[in-house]
Amino acid sequence: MSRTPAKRRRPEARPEEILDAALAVFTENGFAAARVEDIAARAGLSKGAIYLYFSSKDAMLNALVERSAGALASASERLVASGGAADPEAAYRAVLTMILTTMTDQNVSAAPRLVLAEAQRFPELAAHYRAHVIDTGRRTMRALLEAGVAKGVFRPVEAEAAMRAFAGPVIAHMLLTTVFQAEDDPDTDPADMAGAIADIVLNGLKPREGQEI
Amino acid sequence: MSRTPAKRRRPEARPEEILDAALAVFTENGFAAARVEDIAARAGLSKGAIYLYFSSKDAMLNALVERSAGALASASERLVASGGAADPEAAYRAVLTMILTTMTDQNVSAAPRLVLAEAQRFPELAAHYRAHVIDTGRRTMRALLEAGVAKGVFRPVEAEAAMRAFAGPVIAHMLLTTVFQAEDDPDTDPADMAGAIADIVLNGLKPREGQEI
Amino acid sequence: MSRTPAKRRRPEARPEEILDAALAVFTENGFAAARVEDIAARAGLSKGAIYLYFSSKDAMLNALVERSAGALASASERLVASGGAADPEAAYRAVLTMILTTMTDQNVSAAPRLVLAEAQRFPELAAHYRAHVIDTGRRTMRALLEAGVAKGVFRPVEAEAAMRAFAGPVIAHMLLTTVFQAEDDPDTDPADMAGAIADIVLNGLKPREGQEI
Amino acid sequence: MSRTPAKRRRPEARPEEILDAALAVFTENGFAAARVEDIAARAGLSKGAIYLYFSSKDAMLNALVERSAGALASASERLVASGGAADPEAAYRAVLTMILTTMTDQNVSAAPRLVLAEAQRFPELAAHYRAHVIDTGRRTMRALLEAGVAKGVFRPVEAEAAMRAFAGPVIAHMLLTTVFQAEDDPDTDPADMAGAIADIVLNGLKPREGQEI
DNA sequence: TATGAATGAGACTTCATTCAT
DNA sequence: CATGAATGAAGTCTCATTCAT
Repeated sequence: MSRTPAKRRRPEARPEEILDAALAVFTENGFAAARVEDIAARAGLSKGAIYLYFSSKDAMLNALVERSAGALASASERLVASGGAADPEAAYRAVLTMILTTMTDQNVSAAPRLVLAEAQRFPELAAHYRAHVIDTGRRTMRALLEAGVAKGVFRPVEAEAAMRAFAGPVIAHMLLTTVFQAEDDPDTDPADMAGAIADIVLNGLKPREGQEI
Repeated sequence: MSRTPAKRRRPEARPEEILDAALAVFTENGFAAARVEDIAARAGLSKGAIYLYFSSKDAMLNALVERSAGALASASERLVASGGAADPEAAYRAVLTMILTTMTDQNVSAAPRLVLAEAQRFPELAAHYRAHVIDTGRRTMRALLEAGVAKGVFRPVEAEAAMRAFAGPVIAHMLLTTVFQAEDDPDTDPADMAGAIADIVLNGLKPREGQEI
Repeated sequence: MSRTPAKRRRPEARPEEILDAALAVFTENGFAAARVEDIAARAGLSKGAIYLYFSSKDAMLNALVERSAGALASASERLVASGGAADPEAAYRAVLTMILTTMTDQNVSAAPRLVLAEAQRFPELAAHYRAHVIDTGRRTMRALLEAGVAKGVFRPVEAEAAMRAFAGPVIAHMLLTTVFQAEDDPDTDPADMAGAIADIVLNGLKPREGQEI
Repeated sequence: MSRTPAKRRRPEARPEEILDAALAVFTENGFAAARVEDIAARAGLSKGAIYLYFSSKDAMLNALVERSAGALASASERLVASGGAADPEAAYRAVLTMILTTMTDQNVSAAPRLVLAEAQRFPELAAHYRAHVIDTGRRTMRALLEAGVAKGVFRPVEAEAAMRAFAGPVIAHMLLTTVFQAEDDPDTDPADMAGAIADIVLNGLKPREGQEI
C-alpha cells in the first residue's frame, strides 16, 4: 500500500525553470493572454507554487527580460573585448554570423521578440532593454567602427546610421525567419546569409577612392 | 427589462473613426489589455455602439491590419512603378527618405508596430501582412535591385540579403525612435538619417573594381 | 429617379400581427431569449416601431396571454352553452375531439405552451390564465359532469378528480405531439386519439351495477 | 493584475449542492433569467467557483436534467419490476398514489417542470427526457396494461390512449398544484386525489359486459 | 408612423492571486 | 515547499429601450 517514489525535484534551479516556462508561454500567447496556470504546468508545478518564487506575473516578465538583457549585453561586451580592434572587418563578420546563427533559433530569439511585443505596454521594460542591450550594442558598434576608421578600412560615417545599418539587417532577418516565416520559405543557412549581408554592409563602409566623406 | 437611452449622429465614417481609436488604444496597451470601452470612449461612442460596426474586438484588429497592409502595399507598389528603373540609386534614396520620414510619425508606425507585437499571437494576421506587405516589399526591392544591376550601378548580390540590408535599417530606425526612444535622445532628422543610411547601403551595392562577385 | 412604390401596410391589424410574430419568436426561443428585433423582423417592422404598439417586451407577453386566454375561455364557455346538458357523453366526445384536433396544430398550442413555460417566472400571468382559462374549464366540466349525473349516465365522482381525468390526457397529448415529439413518432389522427381516450374516460364515469360510489 | 482572496473547504459533494441550487434558481426565474451569481450564492460559493465544477450555465442545465431523468427513469423501472403483473389494478393505484404524492412536493416536481419550460428552447434536452423518462414510462405503462389484459381485469385498449389517460391526470395535478396553484385553493390530499383518479381511470379500463371493444 | 443608431445596464466567463491544508 | 479550491475584479458582448430624423 505504499505510494510510488515519484521524481524528486531539484529545487535550486526552480526559478530558472519557471522563467523558461514563462518565456515559452509568453511568446506563444503574448503576456496578457498567458495564463499563470499554463506556465506552472509547463514548469511541472502547481499554480500556487509559482508564487513562492515570483510575486506576480509581472515579476516573471521583468525577471525574464532582465535575464535576457543581461545575456545579450554581456555577449555584446565580450565582443568588443575580443580583439575587434585588430581586424574590425573580420570581427564584424564574426559577430554577424554569430548573431544570425543564434537568433535563427526560436528559443534564443524568443526573449527579444517578447520585448518587442511588450515594450509599448511596459515602458520600464523597454527602458531596461534600452539601457542594457541597446546602449551596450551601440557602444560595441561604435568601438568597432572607430577601430575600423583608425585602421583605414572604414570610412568615417555617422555612427547612428552605421548602427542602423549594422543591427537592422539582423532584426529583419530574425523577424523574417520567425514571426513572418512562411512554411514554404526556403530556410537559408544563417552563416551564408550573414556572409552576404556582411558583404554589402562592409563594402558600404569601405573608403572609396576620390571620395571625401 | 429597461435601460436608459442616448443619442448622436452617424457621420458614416464611423468605422474609420473607430479603427483610428482602436489603433491608438491597441498600440498603447497591447491588444489583449485594450478595453473595448476605451476604444469606444476615444471614438466618442458608447461601448455597445462599437458592436454595430465590428462584430468583435478581434474583428477590429483584423480590419486595422488589413487597412494598414493595404496602404503599405499600395505605397510600395507605387514605388516600383514610379521610374525606379531610370535611376535606381535615386529611387532608393527617395524611398528610404520617404519611409523614414513617415515612419518617424508615431501615427503611421503604429499599425506596423502593432502587427510586430501581435504577430506571434495571431498567425493569420502575420500571414496577411506577410502576403501583402512583405511580399510586395520584396518584389519592389527585387525590381529596384535588378534595374540597378542592369544599369551597372549595382553589383549582383543575393536578393534576400539585399532585402534585409534595405529594410532592416528602416525597422531599426522605427524601433529606436518609437518603442526604444529615450527622452534625452536627440531626435535626428529623418531625412538626414535616410541620407546617411543610403550612403552606406548604396555604397555597399556599388561594383568595386577587381571584384567578381 | 423615383422610388419603387413598395407594399402599403394595413395599419389597423398591426398589433395582432406583432402578437403573432411575438408568439412565434417566444415559443421558439423562450421569452427571455427572444429578441425584440426578431419579433419586429418577423412582423415586417423595425425595432423601434414595436414600441409604438407595445410599451415593452413584457407587455407583449401579457397581451399574448390575454388574447389566448380569452379565446380559450370563450371557446370553453360556448361548449357549456351548446346543449351539453342534452347528451353529456356526446358533448364530452365532441369537446375532446375538437380540442385534440386544434391543439395538435403547433400554432394553436403555441400560446398555452408558452404559458406553461413562463408561468413560474411570471406569476401574474399564471394567475390570469388560471382565473380565465382554468376556472372556466373547471366550470365547464363541472356542468358537464352534473348534467351527466342528473341524467344517470355518469356516476357522481369527485369533481376535481374528474377534471384531472378530463383535461390531463389533453395536456399529455399536446406535450407528446409538440415538445416531446420524435421525428419517427407515428402521428396518430387526433380524432382517433380523442375517440380512444373518450372511450376510457367515459367508460370510467359510467355507473357500474352493484356499485354505490 | 491583482485580486482579493477567500477560502472554504470542499465537501466533495459540491457538484450536487450546486445542482440543487441551480435547480432552485432555474425554476424560480427560468433558465435564461437565472444568474450564475445567484446560484453560487445559494450554494454558498462565489461566482467563479461554480466554473470549477461546471463549464457553463448550459452544462448545469444539462447535468440537472440528466440527474432528474435518471432518477425518474429508474423509479419507473422499479415499478414494472415490483410485481405489477400480479395485481395490475393495485399496482396502478400504488403508482399513482406514489407519483402524486411525490410530485406535489415542489422540490421533486421542480426538475420536470423545468424541462417542460425549457424543452422548446433546448431540443437536445427534450430529446434526452423523451428517450429516458417518457419512453421508460411508456414501457412501464404498456407492461401494466398488458398484464391487466392478460389477467382479464383490463379491456384491450389502444396503448397510446391509455398512456395519455394514465399520465395525463398526473401532469394536470402537478400543474394545478404548483404553477397554477391559487392561495385559496384547498390543498387536497394527494393520496385521496390519486384514489379518486384511479377510480375513474381503472373503471374506464374494466371490461364491460356486452362490449366487444 | 416608422426607422435604426445609440445607449448602458447586465450577465457570463476568465484568471491572477491567496491561503488552508 | 507544494497544492488547488476559492475569490472577485474585470472584460466582452447582448439587447431592451429611446429618440432624432
